[in-house]
Amino acid sequence: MQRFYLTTPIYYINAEPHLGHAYTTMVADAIARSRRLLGDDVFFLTGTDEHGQKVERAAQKAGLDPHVFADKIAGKYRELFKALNISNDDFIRTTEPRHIHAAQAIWRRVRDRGYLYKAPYEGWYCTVDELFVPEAQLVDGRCPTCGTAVERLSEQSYFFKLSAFQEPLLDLYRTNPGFLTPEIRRNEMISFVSAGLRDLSVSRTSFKWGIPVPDDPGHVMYVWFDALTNYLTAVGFPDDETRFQRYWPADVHLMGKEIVRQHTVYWPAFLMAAGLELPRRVVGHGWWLMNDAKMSKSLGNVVHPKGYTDRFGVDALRYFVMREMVVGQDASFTDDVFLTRYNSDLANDLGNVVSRTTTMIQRYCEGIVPAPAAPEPADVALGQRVDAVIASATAQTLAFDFSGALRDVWSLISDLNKYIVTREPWTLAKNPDLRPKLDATLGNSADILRVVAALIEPVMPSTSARIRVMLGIGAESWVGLKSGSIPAGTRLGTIEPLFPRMEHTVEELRQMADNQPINPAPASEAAPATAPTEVAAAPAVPPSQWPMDQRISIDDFMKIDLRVARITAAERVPNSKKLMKLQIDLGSEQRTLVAGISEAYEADALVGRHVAIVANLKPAKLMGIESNGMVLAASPDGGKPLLVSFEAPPSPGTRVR
RNA sequence: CGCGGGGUGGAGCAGUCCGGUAGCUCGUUGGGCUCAUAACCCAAAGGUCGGGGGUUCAAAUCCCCCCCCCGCAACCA
Repeated sequence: MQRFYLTTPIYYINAEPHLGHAYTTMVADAIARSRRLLGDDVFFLTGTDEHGQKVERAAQKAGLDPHVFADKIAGKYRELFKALNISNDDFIRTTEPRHIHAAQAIWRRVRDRGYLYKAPYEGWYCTVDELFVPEAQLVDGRCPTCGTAVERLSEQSYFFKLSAFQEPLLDLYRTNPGFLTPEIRRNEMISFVSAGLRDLSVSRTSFKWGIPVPDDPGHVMYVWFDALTNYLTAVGFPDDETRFQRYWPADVHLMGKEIVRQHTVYWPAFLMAAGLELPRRVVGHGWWLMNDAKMSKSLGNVVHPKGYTDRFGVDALRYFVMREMVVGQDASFTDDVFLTRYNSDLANDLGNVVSRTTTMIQRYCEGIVPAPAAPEPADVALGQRVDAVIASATAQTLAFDFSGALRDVWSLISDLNKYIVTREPWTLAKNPDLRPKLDATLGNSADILRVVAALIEPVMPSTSARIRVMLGIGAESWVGLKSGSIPAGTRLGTIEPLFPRMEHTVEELRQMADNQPINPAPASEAAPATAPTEVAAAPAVPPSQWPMDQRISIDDFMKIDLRVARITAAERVPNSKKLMKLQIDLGSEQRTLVAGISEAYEADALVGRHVAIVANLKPAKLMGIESNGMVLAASPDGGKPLLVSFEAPPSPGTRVR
């Protein structure tokens, strides 16, 4: 029996779970289930990452003790995973004593082996991403990735000698190409590491919500040092030697591509420094794009899994994401594609073929499943086909190509439909002499359904079980799975539609998805403790939906000094894609101003034009040019800006209201 | 020369590593069947595989050049 240790990342509890978290976990679950079907000794770990300044602050704002806050959000993840039928063997939380103990143990180990040192650290720190942002990358004093204002931090910090591991890491990638997949991520990491590694600051004194650094109580561990260690904690590090020996190193760390670096640079380096074995494989999957845009709260296009599982069942969601996304690539989640897949693959193909087969067995065979048989060459060929699909679908599943595996299974379903139509059991049933052929046909059909149930089990465990109940058979492993071996003479269970057709229009669907709370939260559950920053920032909120209490007064509006300006000169900013440098006439004064309109307008065509500008905006430097004001333009999503203009040219400097 | 991804019938994609009949799903049109969830089956229409050049008996696939689209960042005050 082979052991198989599989992890998802532990999810950071600053936000409520969405499709991204759900996806990673569903894929991991399918992997875990497939290994169990082979008889492996599987340990499947997921959990939550609960330390860090951001959590500390969010808890504060919610008026909660960080522990209570953490319990709450961790509970939401647990709930979601339960709803998604996730078969994890453990759910770790970084605030648990076992983890604090393990993180401190590995800290000591790394320290005692000489890979930690103390030094002053000063820099710009982004509390959202939990990292220092190099000065050069700041965007107007804001974090380039998340846009939050950074803070100046200066403190004593422990540093991890990451720089010592540049060559060992490159060796690892080169000698063990399977360590990181897909290949594109591997190439990225090779170039990242080749560019040089700087030592990593791994402790903080600026906040308290973290694991105390051993023997230096003023410091808490930097979140990644703390978080990554969870993979060791869960398998018994450092005290349970036997268990640790059994499961470490991990066979697969699965995650989204955004945290591949932490898992393939920091993590192996930490482990090398501690003298521990490295994980065997890191897999970075792609992102779900929502209507072709990255999911984000400010765009308001976050997919909440619950809406879909409630309406269509867990397995419909599991099927959709596994079928639609090739692990490693990005994929698009759209309601009409979801609906099409549901109706065509699940209702019309799988659901319907189960329905027609069982109905005929009920009607023509008194509900007793006949033995499979091969009276004709076509039956033999079909059996061979089934065995071929078993071979390819299981192989693809084990290679994490769920999409390919499902494609294969569905082609088998299609073959079964063809087989049934060719044999016409309803015609055979009219002639008692053809009874053996009828029995063979329905027996073979039932046998294929049995195989389908087995092959889809990792992805659709409850559908698999429901098919088996209908066929009156039990679960079976993948070991020795082959065609023609359905037990004869079993009695059908209750026949029920697996996936009723959904005739909802896409619009209805979208509404359902938007109004996410299907089961309103009980009153006892206080307001969700999400970070409160997202509320106002959203230009994507439909204007009609601005809550009254967030609307501004006329006085607020009057603070903005809008003026008519005449463009007197325009030139593109060299080396810039979007920026146009404009000289404008405001009547009483001339100004220089920079606008991001080069993609839509030619410089020459702008001269002489009258535009509306914000005249009392603080100056800002763009590509080294000081801009004194902002030109108003419509900014369609993904489209080019359109300048606001006037019916007739007003005189420059006129107030706009 | 910023990094990356992509351009294949109406839509979405596979095939590209390792050249050899251009494939899948949805959609469209026509037909068949009546066991089944108006499902299923068959057939048809529809592609100069972004463009040009090269290598080769043979190029969607390999090499060179170019064009276009999409993310991200630099720069949308």
